[in-house]
Amino acid sequence: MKQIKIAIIDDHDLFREGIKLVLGQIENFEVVFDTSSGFLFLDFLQNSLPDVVLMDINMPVIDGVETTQKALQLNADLKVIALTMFSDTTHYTQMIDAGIKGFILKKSNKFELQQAINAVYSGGNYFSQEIMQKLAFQSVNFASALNQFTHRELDVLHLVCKGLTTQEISDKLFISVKTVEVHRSNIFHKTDVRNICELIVWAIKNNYFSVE
Amino acid sequence: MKQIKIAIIDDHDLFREGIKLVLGQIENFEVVFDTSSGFLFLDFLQNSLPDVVLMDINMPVIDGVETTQKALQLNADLKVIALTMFSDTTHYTQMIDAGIKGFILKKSNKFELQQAINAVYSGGNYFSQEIMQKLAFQSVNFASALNQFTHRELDVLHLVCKGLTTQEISDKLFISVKTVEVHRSNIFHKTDVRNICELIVWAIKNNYFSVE
DNA sequence: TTTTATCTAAGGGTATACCCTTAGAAATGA
DNA sequence: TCATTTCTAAGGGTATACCCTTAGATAAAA
Repeated sequence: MKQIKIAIIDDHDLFREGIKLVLGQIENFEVVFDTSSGFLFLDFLQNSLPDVVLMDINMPVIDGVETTQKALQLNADLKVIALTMFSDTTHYTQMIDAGIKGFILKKSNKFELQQAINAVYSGGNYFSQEIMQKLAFQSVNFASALNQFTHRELDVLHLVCKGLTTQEISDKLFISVKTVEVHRSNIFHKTDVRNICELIVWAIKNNYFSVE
Repeated sequence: MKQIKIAIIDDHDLFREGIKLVLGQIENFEVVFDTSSGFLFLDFLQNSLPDVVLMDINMPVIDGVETTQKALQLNADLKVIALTMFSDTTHYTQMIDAGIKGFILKKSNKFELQQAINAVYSGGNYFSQEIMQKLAFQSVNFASALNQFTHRELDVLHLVCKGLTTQEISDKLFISVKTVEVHRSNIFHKTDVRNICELIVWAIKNNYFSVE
């Protein structure tokens, strides 16, 4: 039976060491590379080709999305499984766009991980139950609003969330205060919120804005 | 050399399995119990006494803070090290109040974990560098605000963040609109924000409010 | 006992948010 | 060519946010 060569990219040393040992226990799995840095992984790809890549999404300097995009530019056949700690919905679509083959939560167990690696290695996909549910749930009140915002509304929405007043937004976008009010009012109707406070919470919930 | 008996409480199965293997590699360390549930750990404590406890903070149902509090009620000598994945500042003070002996990030490495366990087992403390820095850094613009909120201000802050208007907050707390205004104004001065929008963002950033 | 902190509430003011309508200009698409 | 969408902007209104000050009641700490 052929060994499946696995690379792990995760900036959490303990988790990486742990998962390495977990995977080492499974026969025909072999961790050939592990690193905390997206850059070092891209270097590694210059000379090597792992069968499956486990990629943390939330990393400093160069995150999982960017690392995956660059890695797939180097080798389009690369099979990447995204790992995420909490149910971070922000990057789901980005990672899927980037071309990952699977998506599992770090709180999943050894067997799910094994299943995911085997599925992806065989040319399939693996998306964990929790994530599919979350995506499905989101699409109800999320996708309906998505694409409904005009460009200008998105501009205004973003500035509103940053705490700018109508006057400040008007100055920044070089449009009248009245125009800003119109955009804001249209956003209210589309999102079904009553005031800016609710809008900010809505925007954060629906990943139109991040406090980080 | 006496074996150090370690218990691990973490709802992330993969991480727990991994850390178990990591600790198993270190001589005189022995993982005697591991679970994803705070309740099951409290049950375990009825009949057993581990030397050191590794406790995840962010857990569903019963979190690390509550589990630690209840565990220390059962046995005040218990040595608990808190584990946190990201730099979650919310529960630092709560955990320290609860009586933990150490605090390390999950992204720290095997050696730091080993050091922490040995330090705590020998009756000392261990707080990782990153956390001390974070606490020190925060104390400039955060700890000054922390504990400066009065009970009523916290009530108002929470309702403001939920999008309630001054009138609605007044109705909910059975106080005058003018009183709510006073509290809100005091919060503004303490947090150095100009309006509710900035306050909401501030509250989320500083973990006084969560959109989840 | 005196001081301090907290909660309460008011008067009286300005600024901004929020809501309605109408409407022209420009671009897009049938 | 005509209809639709988007961006722009205004008039004119009410409601709410926001900012001062002052001040009584209460409870805890010095």
